[in-house]
This record gives sequence, C-alpha cells and structure tokens, in this order.
Amino acid sequence: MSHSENDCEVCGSRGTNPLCSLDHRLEEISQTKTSSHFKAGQTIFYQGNEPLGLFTVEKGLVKIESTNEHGQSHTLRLMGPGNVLGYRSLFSKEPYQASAIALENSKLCFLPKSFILTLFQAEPQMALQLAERLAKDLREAESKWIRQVDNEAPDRVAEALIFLSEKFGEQNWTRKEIAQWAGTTPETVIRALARFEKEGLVTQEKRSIQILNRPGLIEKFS
Amino acid sequence: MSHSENDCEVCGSRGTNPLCSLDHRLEEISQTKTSSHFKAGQTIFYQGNEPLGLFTVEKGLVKIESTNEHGQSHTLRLMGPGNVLGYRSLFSKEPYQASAIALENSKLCFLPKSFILTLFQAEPQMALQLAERLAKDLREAESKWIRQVDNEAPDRVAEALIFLSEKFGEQNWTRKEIAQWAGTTPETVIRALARFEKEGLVTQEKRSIQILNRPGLIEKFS
DNA sequence: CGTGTTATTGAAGTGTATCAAATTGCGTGG
DNA sequence: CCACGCAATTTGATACACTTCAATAACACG
Repeated sequence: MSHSENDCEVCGSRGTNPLCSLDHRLEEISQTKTSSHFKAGQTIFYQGNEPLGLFTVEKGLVKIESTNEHGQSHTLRLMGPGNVLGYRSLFSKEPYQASAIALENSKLCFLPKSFILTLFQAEPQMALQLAERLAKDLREAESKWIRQVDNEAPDRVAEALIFLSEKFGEQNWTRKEIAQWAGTTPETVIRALARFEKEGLVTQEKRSIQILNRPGLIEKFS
Repeated sequence: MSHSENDCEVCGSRGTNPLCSLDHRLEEISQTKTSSHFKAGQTIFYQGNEPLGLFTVEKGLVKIESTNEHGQSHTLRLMGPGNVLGYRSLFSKEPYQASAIALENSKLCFLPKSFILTLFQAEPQMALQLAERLAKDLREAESKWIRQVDNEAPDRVAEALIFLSEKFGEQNWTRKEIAQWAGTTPETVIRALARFEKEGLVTQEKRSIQILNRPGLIEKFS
C-alpha cells in the first residue's frame, strides 16, 4: 500500500493532535478530510460566521484574532502544528467569536462538523481531550485578564516575549504583533524593549529581538 | 414513596443543571451526592488544591476568585442556583486555579470525581454539556480581556452593573466587589457611580444602587 | 531605486492608581 | 434599644504610566 502526501498516516502533526490519536479511525479520517493551503495573511475563517467544522494545523502558524467595531485587533490564541482550530465555537454552538488568520504559509486539514459530531458520538474520549484543551485555554484566558489588571505594560511585554519565543521560537514578531498579544500599543512595546536592552535583558539587531537573560524577563511578571 | 429534603427529584435547581438532566440516573446520583451548607464568606475550595469532584449550587451564590501573591483578589466567575463548580479543573486535570467562596448562605451538593468520571463514560452527552459551558466561559473570558484593554474604567463599571444586576438581581454588591469584577479599584467605582448618578443613569440610596437607564449604561461599553 | 510598511523618538494630555483622612452605615453585644 | 466598633464609602490631592498624535528614520519589497 502506498501513501500519498495527504495521507494522515504519514502526517507529522499526528502525534500531538487529539483528532488523529485513534489508529483505528485514521483511515476513515484520512478519507474524509480536506487539505488546504493558506498563504501568510489569508483568513481561514471569519469572526461572526457559523462554524463549519474543525481545522488542524499541519504546518505553519495561525493566529486567532478578534477585531472590535473600532477596527482594533487583539490576538487571543496562537496555533502551531498539531493544534486544532474552531473547537470553541463547535462546543459552544455559537458563531466564531474571532477570525483565524495565517501568519505564515500554512497547510491545514479540515473535517466537517457533521463528521466530527458523529466521531464524538462514537469516540467520547476524543471530545474529552478537546474539552481538556478548552479548560486549559480558559485558565490561560482568565490568567491573562488578571495580569492585564495587575501588571504594568512593560511586564506584559516581557511576558509576551517569553511566551512567543517559547512556543513559536523562530518567528520574527513585529512590534505591533507583540502589542496585540500584550494588550498595549506598539510605541509602548518599543519603549519597553529599549529599557530591556539597557538592562541587558535583550538585544535588538535590525528588527529581530534576541533574549539574553530569560530569567530576568520572567521575573518581571511573576 | 416519600422524598426527603435532600432528594434530587424535588431539587429546585434540577432543571438547569446538566449533571441532573438524566432522569434514569437521578436515583443513583441522589444516593451518591453529599449535601453541604456554607455560610456567607466560607470557602468551598481553595486555589492550588487538587479537585475533589463537582459541586452544584442548589441555593445561594458563589464567587470564583483568584488571589495573587500580593493579596489582591479578582472575581473570575459567579455561580448561582443550578450552576456547577469545579468543572474547569476537572477537565484540565489541573489544581484549582481559583478559590470558591460563598457570597451568601448557600446549599451545595457534591459528587466525587471518581463517580463523575464513571458517569462521563456512560453518559458522554453530559460531559458535552459541561464542555459547552466551558466553551462559553472561554468566550466570556477572552471578551473580558479585550474590554479590559479597550474600554476605560467607568465603561467597565457600567458593564459590571449591567451584568451583575442581570444575572444576580437582588444582590447588594459592595463597591469593592464591583471593582473586583470590573478590574479596577473601589475608589474608581465610586467616582464612576457619582458620574452615572449625575447623568441620571443610576441612583444611590445608602449603599444600594438602582439602575434608572439601562440602555444608557449599556451604550457605554458597546 | 522608489514606495510603502515598520520602527523610533518626542511632546503633550489624561485617566486612574495610590494614599490619607473623614464620614457614613451596619451589626453586635452590652 | 442604644452605643460602640469596625467596615464600607466618600472625597481630595498627588503622581505617573500610558495612550495618542505627529514627524522622522530605517528597512523591505517589487
């Protein structure tokens, strides 16, 4: 038996993705799924629309971002290889509360809602694994609100630097992207970075940021 | 057959509680559960501890509150009759990230973790209903972070007034409790209330607040 | 090589936390 | 039932962190 490029069995992100954790369902999933490519900047789904199903990031990086009526955007979550997209709306039976946008050229596979629901019926532990993800997201979201209240902007920038580098190391984040994650403005990010550089915590070369003293940054927000 | 006061079959919060939605399990649940009373101010579970199981609010009001190392507390969620406590930690397999404290004299019933897990095995749709709650909590938590970033303190106070009165009407909230919900200080709440009173949106009689112009308040944060 | 995006810096204004002090209101025990 | 004590509320003054706006510089890209 030969495997095409689109075969789940040879997918690199299979190990970390709860949707593909069941060997005996893999062939069925492989046949049902659709593979799609998105270029950097393209939108995978839009805030306000009805959920279609679940996406899995096979390669690339996707941000979940919410835009208010004033046009200001904030980054809520980031999804890399093996991560699932769209489960919040699926579980809550609500429209998407945010848009999903590719940050780099990405490959995703898609499973329609009807199939997912049948799968949940037959394999409840799969739903439970996604619910576990949901519960952890909730902890992170509530923690983030608290830190927004308690910590000052530079501390949140420090936290953003640590988080973004830890989870998506190679990425070259813009000041604006860091601001949208830290809940502040690009100018404040720049001034915080200048201070961190003076304190010897980071260096800035052109537009890229290198962390010199990780513990020093971590101390700022904990 | 006679029913005791502690019989699930005559429990007022049965209709809204996903844990008691299955008629054919009700007797089993009724036998397994433990009923407990908590006076206002008493703690039901503590941040940092391992989850024991799930609580259901039968009567009263409970706040989920997180306290940081500096002793500042913030209210994350509020639970009234029919609401379940402790599901986040149960799903995420993490310790409690916050404490649960009774705001008024409350009656809760408790089901141990082992029983819940068996129940989930047998009745997956029950787990899915809790996951739906989780997904909605996540939406609310992420929205709250965004509003903390975008809106000014008085707007958040207006929002707190609307939310708290809508969901737990009769309650007489202190300025501090409003502040802990709105992510600000009691002083700022007081000054916001004074402004709202001058604008004819609310009146303050002693320590109680009456909303005069609901739409006017809503407009402040939307 | 030019054009648009991103980054940087400065100045100005303001919202809100913080601290301190006075007052009000409430519950408790005498 | 009143008086007391304590907590909650209120008000004012102060400080400052951060947003906002604007103008310039650096860089990436076609």
